[in-house]
Amino acid sequence: MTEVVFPQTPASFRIISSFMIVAAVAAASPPISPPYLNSNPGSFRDRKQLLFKLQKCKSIQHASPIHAHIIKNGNPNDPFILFELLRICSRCCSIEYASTIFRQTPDPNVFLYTAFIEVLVSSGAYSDGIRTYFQMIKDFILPDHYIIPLVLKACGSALDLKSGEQIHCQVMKFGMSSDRFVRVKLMELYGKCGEFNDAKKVFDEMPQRDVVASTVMISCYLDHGLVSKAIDEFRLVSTKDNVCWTAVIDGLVRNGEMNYALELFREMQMAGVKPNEVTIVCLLSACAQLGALKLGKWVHSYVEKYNIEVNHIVGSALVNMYSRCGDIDEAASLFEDLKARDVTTYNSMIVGYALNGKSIEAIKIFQRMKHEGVKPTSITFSGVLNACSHGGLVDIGFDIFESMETEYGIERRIEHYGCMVDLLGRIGRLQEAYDFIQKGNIAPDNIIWGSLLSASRIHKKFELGERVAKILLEYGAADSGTYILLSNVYASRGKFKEAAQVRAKLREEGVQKEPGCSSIEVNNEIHEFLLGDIRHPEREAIYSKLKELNDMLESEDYAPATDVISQDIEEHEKRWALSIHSERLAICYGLISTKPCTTIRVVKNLRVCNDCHSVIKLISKITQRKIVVRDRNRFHHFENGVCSCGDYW
DNA sequence: TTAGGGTTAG
Repeated sequence: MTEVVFPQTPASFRIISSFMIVAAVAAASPPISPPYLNSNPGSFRDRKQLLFKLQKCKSIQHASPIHAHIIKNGNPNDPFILFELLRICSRCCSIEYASTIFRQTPDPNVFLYTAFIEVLVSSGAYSDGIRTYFQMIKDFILPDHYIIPLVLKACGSALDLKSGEQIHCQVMKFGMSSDRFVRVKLMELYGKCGEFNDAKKVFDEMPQRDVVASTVMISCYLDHGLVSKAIDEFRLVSTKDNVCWTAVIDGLVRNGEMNYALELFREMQMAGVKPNEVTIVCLLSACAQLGALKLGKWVHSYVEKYNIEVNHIVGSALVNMYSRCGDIDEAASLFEDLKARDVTTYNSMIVGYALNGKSIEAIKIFQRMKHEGVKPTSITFSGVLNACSHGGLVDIGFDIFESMETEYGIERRIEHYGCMVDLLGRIGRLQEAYDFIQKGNIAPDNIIWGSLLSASRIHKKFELGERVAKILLEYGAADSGTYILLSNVYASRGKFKEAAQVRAKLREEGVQKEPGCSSIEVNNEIHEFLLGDIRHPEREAIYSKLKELNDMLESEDYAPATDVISQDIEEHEKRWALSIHSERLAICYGLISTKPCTTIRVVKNLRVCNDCHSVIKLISKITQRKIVVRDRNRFHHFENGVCSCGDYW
């Protein structure tokens, strides 16, 4: 290791010593000896060489011996050298090292302010970045075209509209309004703060629009759900590059416009624009949300064919796509083959196993992650506790729940408490679940109470169910799903009047009931079905198949669970109301439009009801088809009359 | 001699 020798001059000692400490600490591992220590100190050639070496540094460890050498032999306050050092800090998000350098710089110029603010902004310390900028103004240093966009970016990220507006005034005062970079960041600031009119005004006043500015404007709209405005703007862009295409595809996915996003991807290819890895991640996210396995596989083959780098983000997106499309074996095999794995990749795999009811596998991955020294996050625990819940693994679940704070120092959040309530509820330990909620350190929300309500209904503990229901109503925080559950609890006990009252309350309070919707991918297209949907072009064949199945179910000794229908209507009407649930229509379409023996995959936005669950089990037996249904909470793999969830979901 | 913009997973 380079020996650190402190200089003899007392006046320079204070500054140099603090640099030396930081440099020495950072240099501790691994030791790298600069090969130029014997060169002539302070010469022009030496300085140029130093700057060149610093520009190539990728870590503080590499830079600190050079820094130590500069302090010992050269001029430690050389602004060009300091600038390069701060740039390295920026690349490594090292605020501490950068702050020491900046604090000790006697009169930082605008370049050094820029470089230091860049370190702060790239590390997410936006407010510190903004404060530093205003300090610079206070010190009578004029801002330039570089520092303004940077600090505007900080204002946008911190949603600090007030500071942003102040800087906008300075932009006008200093005559920087025509700068493209400044304008783009002003738009971004206003867009992020929801001030579309101001963003649009800046955009419209641009002397020449370019693709970058248009992309920002489009993203502003899409971030706030203004899809048609975004598309209008997108159509006006004459030369769209892959970032612009990706931004609009991603925005459509985020706004739930999946088919539209896929349509635009096709259009992008027709236009001859090659997607990058960000485009791929957005597409995989769309496929995962849709449960579109074939399309997802196609995107995967595209990645392989065009050698798109499978970094840890693309890797996680692929694992996520396969597991959310119900092909957990492919997800696992891909996970094993990945070259780059980080906490996110592990999380995707754990959450995937949990969703697919593979509890033991999820726990094994969690243990492997620990063994490999990857630090878990809050999401890791949501996944692994969920897996414990799905597998009825109470003791392991409680051990992991306890270890979150004691072993990992991760705060337990409401979703983790929810998993524990679900875990106890699932195996029928309802009173314990109730006590757990009561004595917990968090305020339970409607999801937690809803989970207990659902468990009460499944285990036929109606008294507890009613007690929980009353708590939910008192809170006044029940969502539509909770109201439906509550209404179902009453209906199950034959209390139709109360069930009707709950539904009336739901309407009175204007709680929007999310309509049940199921989708199925056939021939690379997503077909959606609502309750009793008759919009599909092949509706006649679908309903004919439904009738045929209903007749076959009669001979299977099937008793419809009409108790889930809370309306006081005739029995045959209840039977009909159940048989036209969206998932059954989607399955019927799958049966008539796919080859015999192939797996049918359906995605539903809500939980599958009891009756559909029983019926789908029977359909899998009658038709000898594997049927995979992803509902709001998890996967159900139906095969030969049995479901992987063990009839608890 | 010092530098800069838009799109990513759970």
